[in-house]
Amino acid sequence: MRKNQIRINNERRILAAAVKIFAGYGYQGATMRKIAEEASLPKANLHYYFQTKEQLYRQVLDGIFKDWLAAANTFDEYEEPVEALRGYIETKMDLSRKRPLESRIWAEEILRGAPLIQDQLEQTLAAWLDTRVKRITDWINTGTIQALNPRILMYMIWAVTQHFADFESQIRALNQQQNLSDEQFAEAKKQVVQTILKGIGALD
Amino acid sequence: MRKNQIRINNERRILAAAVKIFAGYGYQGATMRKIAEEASLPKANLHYYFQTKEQLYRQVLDGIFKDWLAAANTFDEYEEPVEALRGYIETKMDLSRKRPLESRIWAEEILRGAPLIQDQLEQTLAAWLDTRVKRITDWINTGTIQALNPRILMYMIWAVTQHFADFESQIRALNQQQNLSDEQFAEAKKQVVQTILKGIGALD
DNA sequence: ATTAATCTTGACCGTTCGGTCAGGTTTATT
DNA sequence: AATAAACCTGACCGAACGGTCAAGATTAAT
Repeated sequence: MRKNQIRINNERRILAAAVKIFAGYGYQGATMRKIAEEASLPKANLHYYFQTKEQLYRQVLDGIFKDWLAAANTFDEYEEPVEALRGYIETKMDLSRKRPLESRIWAEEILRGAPLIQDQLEQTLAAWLDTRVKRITDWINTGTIQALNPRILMYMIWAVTQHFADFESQIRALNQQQNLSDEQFAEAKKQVVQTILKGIGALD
Repeated sequence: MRKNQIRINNERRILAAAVKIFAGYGYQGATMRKIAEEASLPKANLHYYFQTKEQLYRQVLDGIFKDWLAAANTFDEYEEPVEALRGYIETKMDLSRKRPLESRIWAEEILRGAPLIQDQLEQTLAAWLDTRVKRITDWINTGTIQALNPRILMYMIWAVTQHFADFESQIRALNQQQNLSDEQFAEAKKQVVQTILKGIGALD
């Protein structure tokens, strides 16, 4: 039973507007009026497709989480730590570059204590992390990388890669008020990969 | 001309309450009513000491920035990269552990595009960073650490150290719903130092 | 003891918020 | 062509927001 095209189009428009406004103002700072204006629709129309602000926000979060999981799967494309971690870090960096708004919405949700996504964190994300911890542990046991706590390694990767989206305004202020150019970002990506891989003894 | 003791006490109480509420709800989500309740004072009394919500928020941010600068100076306590960076990273980690609320307020401000602290970032923070970039460049030129972009190194350090405060709720969800114990945090601190120092070729 | 300065507070105000709804319009179905 | 379903929207609502204010209470200065 496929949805009507009108519904598909309008839901997409509203969700796109919601991403911009939620990212720019935060959940509380975002208003249905601003989102409606951004989507060029009357406010009452938003409530026709999404009953409440919280429901709209939840759908935005769901979309972000799906993107995140898709990117996360690149972790499994290679067997060896150098290739697997390089691929994962680069994918996460690219995601930060291409979808900074989504990263910021996610970050704010975590910052506020993850009131709406706690279940997803404790279940889906925790399960995802557990299996990757096992893979990293195997690498350690075979001596491919040095002994370390795999969870802390993952936290470091998440922290660094997402920082380029979440703290973009700070980086811009420290870069002559200019966002990182493509060349600068490519350099950052390369250095992040290099530092982490070398830092865990996977290089040299 | 010292201030009256009543004023000193009440300003301190209000600022402490404001830190809690701003960290927990964000700037827009925080209300003067909640802050007043947290401080056990009538709302009108808050406006007697701080004329507007924005002024109160600015003073909170100023306090955080001062703490940040104080911690930042540990970067200069040692001559050699291993000691200087280890000291700085450990100080930043300790700050995340002891003052997570302040870290989150700062993070949210940056996330929202740093509307109130852009000047401080572009001036004070940029100047601080410039001088440290020079020091790191010296280390590179003398071959003490490998060639890299010093700014990106600093971004990585900030990202990782602050992550333990800003993403505390995510880490807790991935740690059997328990905050990191002192032992776990000590392990994380050690591993962060080790990975970064080794990653830039300052160890081995 | 008197005066001035500072502090305290309940009640109130205009504005904006998320959300509702009735009634009209457009689109899909037969 | 007729009916049903889906869509659209201006006007409106109660609640909560930041902020104000006048009048009283307390503290400091003389």
